[in-house]
Amino acid sequence: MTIKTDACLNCQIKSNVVSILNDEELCELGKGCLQTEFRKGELIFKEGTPAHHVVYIREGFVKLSKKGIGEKDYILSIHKKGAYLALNNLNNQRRQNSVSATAVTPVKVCFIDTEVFGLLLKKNGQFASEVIQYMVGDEMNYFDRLVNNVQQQVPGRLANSLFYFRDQVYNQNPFKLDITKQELAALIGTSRESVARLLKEFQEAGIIRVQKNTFTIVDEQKLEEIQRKG
Amino acid sequence: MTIKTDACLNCQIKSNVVSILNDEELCELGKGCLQTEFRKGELIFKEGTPAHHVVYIREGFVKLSKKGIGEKDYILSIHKKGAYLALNNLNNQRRQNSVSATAVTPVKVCFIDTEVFGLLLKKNGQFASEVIQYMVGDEMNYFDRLVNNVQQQVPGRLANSLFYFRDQVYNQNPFKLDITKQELAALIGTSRESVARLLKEFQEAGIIRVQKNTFTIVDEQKLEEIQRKG
DNA sequence: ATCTGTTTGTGCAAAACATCACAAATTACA
DNA sequence: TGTAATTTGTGATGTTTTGCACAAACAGAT
Repeated sequence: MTIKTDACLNCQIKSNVVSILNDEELCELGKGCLQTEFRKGELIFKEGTPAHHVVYIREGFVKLSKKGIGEKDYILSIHKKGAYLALNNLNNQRRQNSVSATAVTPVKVCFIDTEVFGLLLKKNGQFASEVIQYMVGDEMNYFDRLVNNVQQQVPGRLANSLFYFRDQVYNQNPFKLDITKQELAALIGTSRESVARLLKEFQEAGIIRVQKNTFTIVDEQKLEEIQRKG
Repeated sequence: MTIKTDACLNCQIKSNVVSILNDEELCELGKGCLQTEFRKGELIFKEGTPAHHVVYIREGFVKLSKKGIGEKDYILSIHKKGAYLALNNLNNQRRQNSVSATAVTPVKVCFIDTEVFGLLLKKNGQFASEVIQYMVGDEMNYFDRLVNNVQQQVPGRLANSLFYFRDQVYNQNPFKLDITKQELAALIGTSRESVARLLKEFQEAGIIRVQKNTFTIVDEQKLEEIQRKG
């Protein structure tokens, strides 16, 4: 974990959201902003700990997870460059991380002080509006996936997750999964054994190809079928 | 379904969120605001239809649901007086209801035009900030429940839902459930038969008492136990 | 009050999944 | 490069949960 302080003003990888801000406001944001790097596997923030920051991903992939029954983790989502994490820490009541964030690749993030961020929101409605846009977009992403995970069975969920990685996370078809199959199981809420068996089935049916951690969706039709049937 | 137009300015049941607005702004809001009443069982808005409104619940209980596999609905949540629904319609990209809302009791709501609402957000950062506060609070409510539903087994989920109704929805202990047991099953993502069987078990174990649609949590300890064990 | 459609309870068989155990493969790192 | 720790695959077994069928209870409307 390496720390680097830098003004947001000169930041070359600004998010869309903050592109609304003028120089003065960017300077303000910069005062409450801290650039940090994490190695693969490092914990960025932990569920339950006090939280004074919103996190912006500049580079890399991050998983969000939550402790469940019997120390078993559930993985909520994988986020990439351009995502804001821990926005719920903007809540004045309960400033406590509700999830854990872990780097699944080398990662660069900005920690942005919630005070500073909150003040900017109040001052600049345009900015706040952009943040709201971002939030509702993000929420919709989550929602369908979570709902599907509740009411579909394991094969359907696995199909979902494969499309999720292709379309939402990596945006490419043969994609290299940055998480282990065990974590994939935690993402769809099942056991690693079930994942192993199903992936084998899918391969034998010619639906996907798996080499090491590289996945290829071959027969999109059939995978959609599985998704629909649950 | 009855329609009543009224200025938000004189509204006696304003939400916390809009308490920030001054008279001028309230008038503006009023222009894009329409009061409507629904009878029990009536559809307020439907998943997939175009959406130009945010909905505020003035009175009554509303369920949000989503079509799943094979016409089976999944119920996301029950909302009450003071809640905002369909905030994700503030998204400029995809103005389409992502869920259906149905009155489970007689209900009074305001339909607020998203244009008007959106302009106020941009103009008034304080207001936008309140809305963000509301959104993150709401999100946290959802989240834990959804996650638990994914990774717990049916008894645990049922326990969750009982606490959910007592603590989040009705805020009283013997509470009268406004939804059928079938819908309860849809809320925890299981079959109505499983719900029937488990409720019987819980009663026989002296954990709850069920008379008609009135539930009483008797042995909180044991119910928590079940919740923890999954 | 009666009729009709919906909701609910329950037994049984079948399906879906988890868990355990252990071996093989892969990865991390000294 | 070699060694230890982690991850992965697979069979056998047991539990959980669903789905079907049918009867009883209930609610709403005329």
